[in-house]
Amino acid sequence: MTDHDKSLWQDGLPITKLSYEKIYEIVRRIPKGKVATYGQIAMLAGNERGARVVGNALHHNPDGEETPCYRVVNGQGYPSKAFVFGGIQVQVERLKKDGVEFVNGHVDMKRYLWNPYE
DNA sequence: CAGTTGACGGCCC
DNA sequence: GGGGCCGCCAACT
Repeated sequence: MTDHDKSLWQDGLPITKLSYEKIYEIVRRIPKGKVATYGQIAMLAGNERGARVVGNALHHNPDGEETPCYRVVNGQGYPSKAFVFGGIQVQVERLKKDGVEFVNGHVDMKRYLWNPYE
């Protein structure tokens, strides 16, 4: 975070230039047994409107072990259809292995959404 | 330098 | 709940 980043504002919202590296850094903080949303990652990275950029970053994720991108789902708790490491089924299995439960094909967000401030 | 491209999200039927 | 539209933004042509 540079001083220049902090000075950027738009429509009353503080925005930070997103970068794939910054996004990976946040994703690596998601604890086992929890999930985060794209918008949430974007917000933590400093630009709550950058959800789409988060998706792009994870799509280019170079390492599925170091960066647990399978712990990121959309705002409704559904896993991404274009998960690169084996597809949506693999993503679901890895989450279940983490202890995350699914209801009607989506994550029970009330119970498993990561709270980065706790 | 001007498009294009999405692992998105909010809003509106 | 579900589908369509549109605004969003960094990376890549």
